[in-house]
Amino acid sequence: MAVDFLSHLNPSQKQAVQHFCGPLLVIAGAGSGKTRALTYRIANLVLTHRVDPENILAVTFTNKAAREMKDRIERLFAEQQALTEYGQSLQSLPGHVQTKLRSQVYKSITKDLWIGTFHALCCRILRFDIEKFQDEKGRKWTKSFSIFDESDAQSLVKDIIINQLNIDDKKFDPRSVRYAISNAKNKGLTPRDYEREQSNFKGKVIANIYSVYQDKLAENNAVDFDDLIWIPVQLFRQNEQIRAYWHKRFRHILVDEYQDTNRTQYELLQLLTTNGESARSFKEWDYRSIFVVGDADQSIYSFRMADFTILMGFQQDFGDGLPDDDTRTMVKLEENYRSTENILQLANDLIENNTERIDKVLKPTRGQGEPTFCYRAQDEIDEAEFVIQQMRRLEAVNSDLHWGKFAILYRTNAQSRAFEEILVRWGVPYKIVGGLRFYDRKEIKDVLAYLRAIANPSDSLSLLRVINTPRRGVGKTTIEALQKAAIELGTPLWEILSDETSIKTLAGRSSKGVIQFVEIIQRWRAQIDTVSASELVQGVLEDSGYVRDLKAQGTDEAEDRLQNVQELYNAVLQYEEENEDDKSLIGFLASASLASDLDDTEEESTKVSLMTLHSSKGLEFPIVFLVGLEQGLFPSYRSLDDPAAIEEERRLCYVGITRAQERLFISHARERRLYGNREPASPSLFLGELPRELMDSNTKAAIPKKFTEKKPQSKPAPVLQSDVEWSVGDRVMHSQFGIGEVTNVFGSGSKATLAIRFDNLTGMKRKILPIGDRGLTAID
DNA sequence: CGTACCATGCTTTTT
DNA sequence: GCATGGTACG
Repeated sequence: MAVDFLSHLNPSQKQAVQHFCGPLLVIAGAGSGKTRALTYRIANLVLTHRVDPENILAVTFTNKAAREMKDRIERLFAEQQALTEYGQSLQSLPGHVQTKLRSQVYKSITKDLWIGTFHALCCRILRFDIEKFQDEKGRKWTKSFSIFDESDAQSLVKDIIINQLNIDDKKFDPRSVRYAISNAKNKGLTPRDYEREQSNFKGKVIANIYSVYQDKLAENNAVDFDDLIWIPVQLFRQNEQIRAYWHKRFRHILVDEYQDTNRTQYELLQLLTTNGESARSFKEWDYRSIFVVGDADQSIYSFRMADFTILMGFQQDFGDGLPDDDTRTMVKLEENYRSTENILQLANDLIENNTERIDKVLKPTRGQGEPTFCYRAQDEIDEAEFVIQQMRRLEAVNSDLHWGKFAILYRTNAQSRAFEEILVRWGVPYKIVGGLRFYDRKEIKDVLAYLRAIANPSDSLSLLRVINTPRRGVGKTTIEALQKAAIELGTPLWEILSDETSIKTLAGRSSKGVIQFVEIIQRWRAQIDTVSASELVQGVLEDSGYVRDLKAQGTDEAEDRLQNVQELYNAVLQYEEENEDDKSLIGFLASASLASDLDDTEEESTKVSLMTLHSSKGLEFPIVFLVGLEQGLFPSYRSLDDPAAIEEERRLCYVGITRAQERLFISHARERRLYGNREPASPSLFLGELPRELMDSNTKAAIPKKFTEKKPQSKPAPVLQSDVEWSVGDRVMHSQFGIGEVTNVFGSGSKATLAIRFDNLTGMKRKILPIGDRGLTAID
């Protein structure tokens, strides 16, 4: 091998990367180079062991991680090619040669690797094989199936409870029923299995709702998120041939973040690895491997049915059962290359308080570093002020620090507000990572519903969403009549819609609108295989009048929506570019359903990052602020009386601490706004578990001066609003939304209203504000 | 049929 | 304190 992969690695990493056949559990502490171990091992399989890339399956936790892994593997191979073909490093070659090499590598290697999330990979499997599946009640799907998102699933459950079964939705809260169904699927229970497990009335009713829910999904030719994994598992259980095919196909399986897999995902892995034999007795390990990487201390998704005891049981299941020191099926990566020694000590001390774990410490490889500072704030506003003062101080002193190197991590999304307000006030650029997905915006869901209705004629939910969007005079009564007819005749809604005589009798005055709508869907459905996804999107946007309607509204909000719709079109184009082998509409719809908001956050940013602790997993920042360490907030009040839940919160805290490379700041407030009320708050349990000798705080005797002086000096002076005559083009400053420009003035005098475009807002960039809004000031 | 206003309940965390 | 969903009215 021309590139010496192994020279960059420590002995444990080397052992992991060189592993060829059989099971291996890699216990990878935070910052221990596990992504490197994974990518190098894949490269090593192909280069050294001549494994066909087609035979490799790698599971990641996010789409972003999948992209990055593919990218890193591609670079590794391109580097290798550069050395063998040109005798120099990739970097030193001219740009077009680099591109050429990378595209060669793509065609011959990376294209054939299956790398993605459980959901994306299973979705791909289903597109091959879902038509061979039939569930316990004979329910069936076709490969143009829709993927229902959480809100689709939620409203389906609600509809079943209220309309289908006439149950009191006070006694059966749709949300918790939906959660119960999801949990059943994640534990590998069919409606019948679930029914059998229930002893009381309530459980039996939920089992019935679960069964009807599956009926409805099948009727719509739709699956929910959990089904993407759950259906392949059922299919592999029942169909030996299909199972054998995929078993043979994926000779080498790699799984990242193994501690966050659930029972169903585990069963999938087991069926693929052993072809259904019990893992412990599986003997055919020649040219076959299961390589899982994880860290029980970073398991933070049990609310999603993730079960880290699966990781702890790996050695029992697949392994040789020998003690840790002798085993050949476990490797521990304990050297930490990310954080200073002080930070690691904090993390180690904290996690020691957990009882359920695999023994492991993070070993420092860097310097001691500075002590962590813990700030006790008066309230959440004071806390935010502390954070920004520290950031400004550090940024001013260190020339190599820019805003992109800071992160603020919190337990709940609602905590972001105080920080946003103050960041805006100081003009510090920031971005919120996670939060509202692009594909969850109303206008985007509308357009996707058109596309889903076209791709999947059974998808009544999508049809109903857009049958009167934009307004075609099809109202509630008409829709109810149509639905009723569909139920009585036992046919999909589309059958009724596409029958013109039925429509004329059923819809009366509204029939014109319905017929018009049906025509659009039919026209584009006829072209689904001949026209590209982007052409189809453009055509639908035009024919449906969706764009025309938004333009006609002429409001600022409508204009923002228009921009988002345009962006969706760009997303389709981008999809087509990135997926040359599958440019279909169905392919795009699947990728849209599986996209998360974390996926398109650029790594090299110059903005402060704000996110939940969950979103921060896998990331690192030179300077981290871990905020809101209060009982009831972090740990969450819902976990206070459950020791296992407290341990999970502690792991979450551990994840937060280990994101920091150079400096860590921790804060908590004495009181905090909750639902609009001020509530007193006490310090988090976790604060007491951190070693005091490695920390400074403002509650100790000596309070550094910089922490006592508050109120920014350069805060803009307030201006009396009634004195200002506003006109279009004026620049304004708002305490909450930041800097903006007036785009419209409605009315006059003291009652006037302004439309203002703010640069800092995400999504709806415009706000309509009364002229007397207290936060509003003029600039220049 | 569409809009405007009012009440409710809500905050864990997300592929 | 806010977003969502339901009801009443035009």
